[in-house]
Amino acid sequence: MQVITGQEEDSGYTISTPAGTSRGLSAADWVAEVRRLEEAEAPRWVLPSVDELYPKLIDAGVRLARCHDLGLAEGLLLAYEGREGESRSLRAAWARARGEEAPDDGPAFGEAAQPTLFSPRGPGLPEGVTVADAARRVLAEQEKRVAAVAAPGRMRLLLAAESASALAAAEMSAAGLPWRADLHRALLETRLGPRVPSGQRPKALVALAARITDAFGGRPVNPDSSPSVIRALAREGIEVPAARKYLLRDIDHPAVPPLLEYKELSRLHSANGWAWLDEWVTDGRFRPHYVVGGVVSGRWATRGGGALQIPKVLRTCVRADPGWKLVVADAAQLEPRVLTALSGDRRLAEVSAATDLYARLGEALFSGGRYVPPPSGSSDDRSRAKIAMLSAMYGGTSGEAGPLLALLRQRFPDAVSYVEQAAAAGERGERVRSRLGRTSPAPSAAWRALTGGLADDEATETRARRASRGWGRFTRNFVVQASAADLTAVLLATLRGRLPAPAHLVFFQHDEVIVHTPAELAAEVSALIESTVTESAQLLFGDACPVHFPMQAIPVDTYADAK
DNA sequence: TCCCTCTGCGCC
DNA sequence: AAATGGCGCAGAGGGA
Repeated sequence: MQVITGQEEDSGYTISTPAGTSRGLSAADWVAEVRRLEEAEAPRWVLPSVDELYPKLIDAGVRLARCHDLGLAEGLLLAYEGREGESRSLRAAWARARGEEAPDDGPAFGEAAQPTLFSPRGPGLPEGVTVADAARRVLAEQEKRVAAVAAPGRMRLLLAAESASALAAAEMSAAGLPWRADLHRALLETRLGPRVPSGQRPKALVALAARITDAFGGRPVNPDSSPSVIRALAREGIEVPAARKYLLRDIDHPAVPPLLEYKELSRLHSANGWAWLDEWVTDGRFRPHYVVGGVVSGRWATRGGGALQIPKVLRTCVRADPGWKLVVADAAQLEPRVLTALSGDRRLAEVSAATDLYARLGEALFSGGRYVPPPSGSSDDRSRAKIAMLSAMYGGTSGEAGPLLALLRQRFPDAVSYVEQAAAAGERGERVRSRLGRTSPAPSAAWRALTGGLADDEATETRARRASRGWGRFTRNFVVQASAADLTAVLLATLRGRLPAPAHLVFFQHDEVIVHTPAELAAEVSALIESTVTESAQLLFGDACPVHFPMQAIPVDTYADAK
């Protein structure tokens, strides 16, 4: 059974089942009715926006098993159809479904993501049109549009996985990542000194700034200001184009060591200091807000808290509750494996049998001994193999990448030509798609103007060429990154339905999940994750796909122990 | 004062 | 000759 629910602009909530529609429900009545229906029938819920509605249900203790998120589906379908600039609001989708011109009332794809992309609020539906009516109409239209794509089965899988991912995201935000604020505070105090009011430099930073100034002969230098650092070095006869860490590292000057230490500690203070703790950690949990599909490639983004960049030094603060474990599972070298599966490169599939793909690839590429690395080149076969593969996926050509990529192309032509065709399509301004149908956006009008015409001078020609190559690098990477996002969406969707209660997902980041589980279930959870990734890959690439997708799940007490 | 861009760095 | 993809966030600094 299918049940539509949503929030009407001022008149409360609505629930529409085949038996009839209830409107104007209070929040409490709505929650009760959703709970009743979920327990009785576990229907497929159709929601304008999981992100907007589901947290309220979770707060009330209600979990939904299955749903269809109209807004996420609308975004994916619009992108597929090459209309990603159009609004994804319910009102706009409803208008389009009726063949009317849609109001331009929402953020376009790729623009700053608003908290809700598919809110029934904002410019609302016309008088007399209910959320249920509009949702039903949009859903029917979406089903038609799915049937019209080249591979409808894959698109259906994508929409289901994306919707379930949205449920998982809301559940993870609600549960939160176990975070020991006491350990975090102790770490800050050890490294920075006692807490200071915001806007002030902690003791350790004050001392380092003084050492930096001394090393520059007593003339004040602000280590927070790159122009100031660059000028100070120039006065010492050292020319640097920027004050970046990797540029400073090799400079022999007494100011450099304290400068590097300052940068590291200053980062800790400003990005994950006391203010961060105050804002993001409550009751021993870090609760970021995930934005499902917030990145054009389908990767997730987060809003606030920088959840996708938890620094390594702070992972020791991520600890399981007493009697519980964190099962940390990381898909090893996900993107090269996805490329292997996408391209059907059989020889690379053999390489993928190894858990350490790059090590095996190194053997495959260099065992003949014919490759002569340049003097300044990478140190060993494994790192050379990694550079070759990353260059294929990112379009890199600097340093050693060119010859290494040539070697990779020679040995694994199917895999390399797959990304090179995607790059060529991008250079022509065409769109590319992921395995399940996520579609790259069209390049901007400015890009078309620059690359489309005949250049009348060399400088323009060069700019056009550069823009074209740049977009090619984007589409080259898109096919891999977006297909990896397909795979992890299916993985999350499957996993959330299978975890043995009370084990639950608490974190997801690109190719990594963390499950918080009672210790006695940790082994079961680990095995479940490992088998689920294999199944998810089969759903994407077919049962006969020979590519191995290892996902080692490790039960630990602290995240820091996972690697 | 506010707003914007740039720089730099954390993560995958 | 060289050009690697995707993000979020904070602080500096410039312009309005």
